[in-house]
Amino acid sequence: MVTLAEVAQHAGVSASTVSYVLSGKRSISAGTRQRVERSIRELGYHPNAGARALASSRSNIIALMIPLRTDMYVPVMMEIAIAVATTARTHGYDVLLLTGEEGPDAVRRVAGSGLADGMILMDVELDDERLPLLRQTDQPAVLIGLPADTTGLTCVDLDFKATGALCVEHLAQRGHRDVAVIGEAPAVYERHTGFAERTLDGLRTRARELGLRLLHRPCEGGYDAMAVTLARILDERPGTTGFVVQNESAVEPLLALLRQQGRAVPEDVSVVAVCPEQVAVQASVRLTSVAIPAQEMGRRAVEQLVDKFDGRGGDEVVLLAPELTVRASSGPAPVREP
Amino acid sequence: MVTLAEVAQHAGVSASTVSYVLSGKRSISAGTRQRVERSIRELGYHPNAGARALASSRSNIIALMIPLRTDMYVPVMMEIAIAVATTARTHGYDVLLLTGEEGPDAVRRVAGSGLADGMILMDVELDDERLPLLRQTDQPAVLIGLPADTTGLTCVDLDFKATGALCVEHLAQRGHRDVAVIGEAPAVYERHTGFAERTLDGLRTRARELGLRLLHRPCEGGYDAMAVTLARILDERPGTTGFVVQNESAVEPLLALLRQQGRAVPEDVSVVAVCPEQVAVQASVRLTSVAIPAQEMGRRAVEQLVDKFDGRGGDEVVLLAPELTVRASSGPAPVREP
DNA sequence: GGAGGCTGTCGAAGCGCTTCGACAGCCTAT
DNA sequence: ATAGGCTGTCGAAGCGCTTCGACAGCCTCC
Repeated sequence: MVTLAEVAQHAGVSASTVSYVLSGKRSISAGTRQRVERSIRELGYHPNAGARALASSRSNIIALMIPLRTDMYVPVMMEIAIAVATTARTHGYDVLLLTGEEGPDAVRRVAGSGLADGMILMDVELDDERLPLLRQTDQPAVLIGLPADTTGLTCVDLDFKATGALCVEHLAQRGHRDVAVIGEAPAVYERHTGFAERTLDGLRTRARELGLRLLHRPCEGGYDAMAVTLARILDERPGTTGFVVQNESAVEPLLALLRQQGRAVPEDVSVVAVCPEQVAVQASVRLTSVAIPAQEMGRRAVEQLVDKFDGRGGDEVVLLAPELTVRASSGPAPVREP
Repeated sequence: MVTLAEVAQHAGVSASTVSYVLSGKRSISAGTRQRVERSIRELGYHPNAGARALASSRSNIIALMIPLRTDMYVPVMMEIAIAVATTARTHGYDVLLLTGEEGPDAVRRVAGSGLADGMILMDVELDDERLPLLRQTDQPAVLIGLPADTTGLTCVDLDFKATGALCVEHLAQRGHRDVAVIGEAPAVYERHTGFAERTLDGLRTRARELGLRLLHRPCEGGYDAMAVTLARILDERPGTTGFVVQNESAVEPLLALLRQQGRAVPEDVSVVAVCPEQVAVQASVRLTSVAIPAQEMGRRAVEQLVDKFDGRGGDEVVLLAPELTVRASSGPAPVREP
């Protein structure tokens, strides 16, 4: 293992000079710099991460806490995680992957050990038990998601309330009066995951304003669960012509079931989904949808965090504006039979 | 930030004693141990990761390289990643998330900087460019996947060749003579990803042995691509009654298309999938499938790596035996019209 | 009753890096 | 010509931990 000292000797300078060449924190003459850089290359030197962290109290690592449950919005999580990792690298950081399993203890451990310089939390609940700790340790952190109380916190998220409103508006504009919402799995609501409740809030508020009738039903993913849920909905509100689907693993089952029942999309019923772009495009009917900008969220979270490290920017809540893309799954409501 | 020295002072012992209490590398009297442990708790002490890494040359971190592309087998990747992270924690390790983006440089960087004690590589290609480096730096590593040349490497993977054979056998047993394979996207084969080719190998070899006619077609995920692929297959081999699907994002489209064309599953055609359990169960027809044991793979990879750290176990290739679960999507071949 | 062996604890020497203060040498302004 | 200010480099002091050798005290065994 090559050390700083060896590079210094090879280049005929002192260790501190090499360090300054690396960090750029003091001016170095062009000649010296070149000699040092050459030695670094020739010896294949890589600074030792531990020594660096110890001396500088900075690990250049960002911790990312992802939810343990793999039962929902997996592609979104993955996309965020990858965006976080790649963005972090462009800023010189690596990413430490923590699963929700440890819960609040992970926050304590990371903050206490200096393992990471800061953390990004995903899957934040409205009243998340990690938040008190976060505030108390004043560990730099960014949340992806929105808790009930955001004071002293930095958050990045899609504006799910506006997303809900947008879906309703789209259907209302096309003349739909009876809309059903296929929500996330019941467990998601029980955990008070912010995005689910905020979407619902947006849907309901706007539906009321526009005079639509709205029926919300949570739904596990998969074909069987969707079949049950759909049957119940159509039983209760036979006149339903608009669907808003939030659970991406319910999308394809819903389309299949509608087809099976002879309800054509978009002629008889319209479907609007809240899902990643890819799901919308690859579905059996190209879906009118509000995209979940997973990459953008991951990227922004890292940038906010890096800004904090550098003393720039304070606590802030960034809500990304939703965008609805019209595709083949939505159209005008069928003319009502008198 | 509480330090070892402070704990030592608080407990009235020397720093080294505290260190030995923590590591258990020397015997400590019960009384002393208790006093130290109490001080640790009371002061809320967490060892500093950097200092520890520097002094011991062990970071207690495992690097996990995941593929950058999010276009394929996402749930599998995610499940593996989470299994790796949780298993690693039970062994006292944290996981550093590296994306494929950096390529071989990441190997160099991690090995050179002592950032991680070892690494787990996913999405290994048959002739992966990271392998020479791995052998050369003799960084402890475990591959999830199987390259062409495994000398000096430790690998964990599903036995995809046996998987392919198993699928063919299942269909052959039920009297199917013409089988079509819906493969992964063309790009996957172009990159010479091991698992895709090995599955194909297994399929072909066994089909030849059993006298089946086998048609293999790569296929992008999604409905449109599947429609084109299916049309071509049925055009070329109208008598096809058995399908093996490897690309999980082609599963649901295939089922929808078959339904649409009036081909009943499993009465007219049988479908066998290679996919995670969850996909098989949630599909619109419960799928006969060979499960991809993602969790098991992640867990095993970590355990192999930890064994290496501790000087146990050498290079080894662990191939997990595939298991085929019969569900509702496969049955006897229809009686041929004379 | 002394040799020898354990057990439990301590002190000190680093691990490889960053960073602070010092200062040599030179340039500019008086 | 001299004071003062830059620039570029160096030496040394840690950062918080692990680990090695030393050794005090005690027990055991002939």
